[in-house]
Amino acid sequence: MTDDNRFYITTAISYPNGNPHIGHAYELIATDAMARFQRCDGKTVHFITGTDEHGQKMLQTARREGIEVQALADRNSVKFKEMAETLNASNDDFVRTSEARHHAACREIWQRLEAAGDIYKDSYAGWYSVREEAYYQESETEVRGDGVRYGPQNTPVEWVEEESYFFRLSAYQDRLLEHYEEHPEFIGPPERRNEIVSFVKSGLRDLSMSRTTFDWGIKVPNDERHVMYVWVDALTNYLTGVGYPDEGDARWPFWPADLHVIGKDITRFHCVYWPAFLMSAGLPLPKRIFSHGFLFNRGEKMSKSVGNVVDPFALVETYGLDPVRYFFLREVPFGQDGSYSHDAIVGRINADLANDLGNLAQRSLSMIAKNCGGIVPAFGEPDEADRAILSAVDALLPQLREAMAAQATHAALASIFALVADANRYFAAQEPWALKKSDPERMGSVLYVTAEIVRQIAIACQPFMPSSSAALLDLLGVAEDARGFDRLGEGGRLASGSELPAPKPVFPRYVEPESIKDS
RNA sequence: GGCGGAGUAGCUCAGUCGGUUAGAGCAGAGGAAUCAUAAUCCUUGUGUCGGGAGUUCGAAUCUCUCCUCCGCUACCA
Repeated sequence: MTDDNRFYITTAISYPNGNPHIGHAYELIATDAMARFQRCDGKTVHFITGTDEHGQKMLQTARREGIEVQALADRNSVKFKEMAETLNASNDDFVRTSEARHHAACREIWQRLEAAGDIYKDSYAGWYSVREEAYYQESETEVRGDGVRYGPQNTPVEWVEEESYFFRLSAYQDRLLEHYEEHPEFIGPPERRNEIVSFVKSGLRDLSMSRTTFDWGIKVPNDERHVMYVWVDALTNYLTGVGYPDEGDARWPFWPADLHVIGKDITRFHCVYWPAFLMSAGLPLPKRIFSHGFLFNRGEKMSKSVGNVVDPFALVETYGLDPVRYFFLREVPFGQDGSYSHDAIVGRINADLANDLGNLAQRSLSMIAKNCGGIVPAFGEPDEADRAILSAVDALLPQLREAMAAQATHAALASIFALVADANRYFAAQEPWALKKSDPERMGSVLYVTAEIVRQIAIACQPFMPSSSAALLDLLGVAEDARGFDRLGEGGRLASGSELPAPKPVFPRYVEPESIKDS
């Protein structure tokens, strides 16, 4: 097995001080589709997700609920694992930052940074808002008439000095810029890359790397009064997931990661701090970091006060898993913000899945069942129309690879569904139902071509809609071991003469529950 | 304020190293067909390509300017 056949992909790890929400689900679905895509394309994939369980907020939530913080982490982490199962995520591992293996990885990283001379002790001082637990620049604060200094959120601030370890981030400015320059694909999409380059060019300050104000975290080696700053802790999970610090671990060759999929809000931590840490530790850098956008409910940001928070479990319950996966991956250009609504989801489900793809499969397969004894018909001498549509389908894989190399799930699905539309046009133009009497052999050829197109489309859809695609491939009698992308194109043609199971609909239309009551 | 991005059909967007009559999907209207999940297929758009000016034989595509919206501008993540 060669290095370039491995593919290591990660989601950001979620902060489990509450329940999983749609944003967590979105990232996991998209990353899962990318992981599955690479597997289908023959790569040996390692895909991890997890939870980031330390920090003051977890401590506060636990205190508020009157439970131990570890108990809170255990309880909520389970919810994220359940979400992964509900979404049919194919992650190979789930890293929890409270696990011993992760502590070991973080200690090792810390010591590497220290050995590189990039860690030093100093004091961190600033105007601190106790209520917000945040430091502010003096310029962000003001002394009001009551003689008290206030922060930007109108809470009182006080001067606080805290002993802290620092990381010489400032020393990495040039090397980071050089890396961005030499590896333009390091950060995607391009607008995020521009922002990061501009940020780094504006100058980097050293980074406070430890806290002494709370103790729910990973202890700094040889100075247990300090716990590590959240990002050292959180980012290192990507190393934990491949067995670090044991570089003899079977998973270690997966490093460096091929792709970190993250939300745009944490771009800087991944594109500036993370590579700097890795450079300092003498480890290779991930190949690419891609920031996706946020999802909005009918164009409005989700918030508890507006009452439009959508639970991913409820969404799956209402529409079904694969339709939900399809909707997010197809509707939202990955990397941009997106909007979802009941109408939009139903529109996609019914138009694309039920009417176009589902119906294409059903209309062709039921004709085979009724007119060909359920046996894949012979493919006679192809005519112009056959050749045209088959060559279009056979050309799909490079388009998919190109789209997915840029994390453009929407573009990949657009390519696939353009073929679905072509196939419906082909079917309507050939009128196999009319050929039934006039030219049964030709009818067989048309049905063969259509089924072959459905086969390839189903194979291509596997990363996005695993269960539904499997159901389609079952209906076509495609063996489990004949579903990889190496079977796309001419080489994998459906075998004439093979017996098919009775066709059944794979993508039901979404019908409003209300209309049932009304009628 | 600084840097950057965006403004194209009712909706979501594609198209921009300048070049034939500016495109797709969805929604709407009309028609055909009946294999199929009442699904499908065909036909149908007078769009100031944000406003204005400029460069050019020619601009949605380049330049300038104005308007509007958005992102980034470090230690909550």
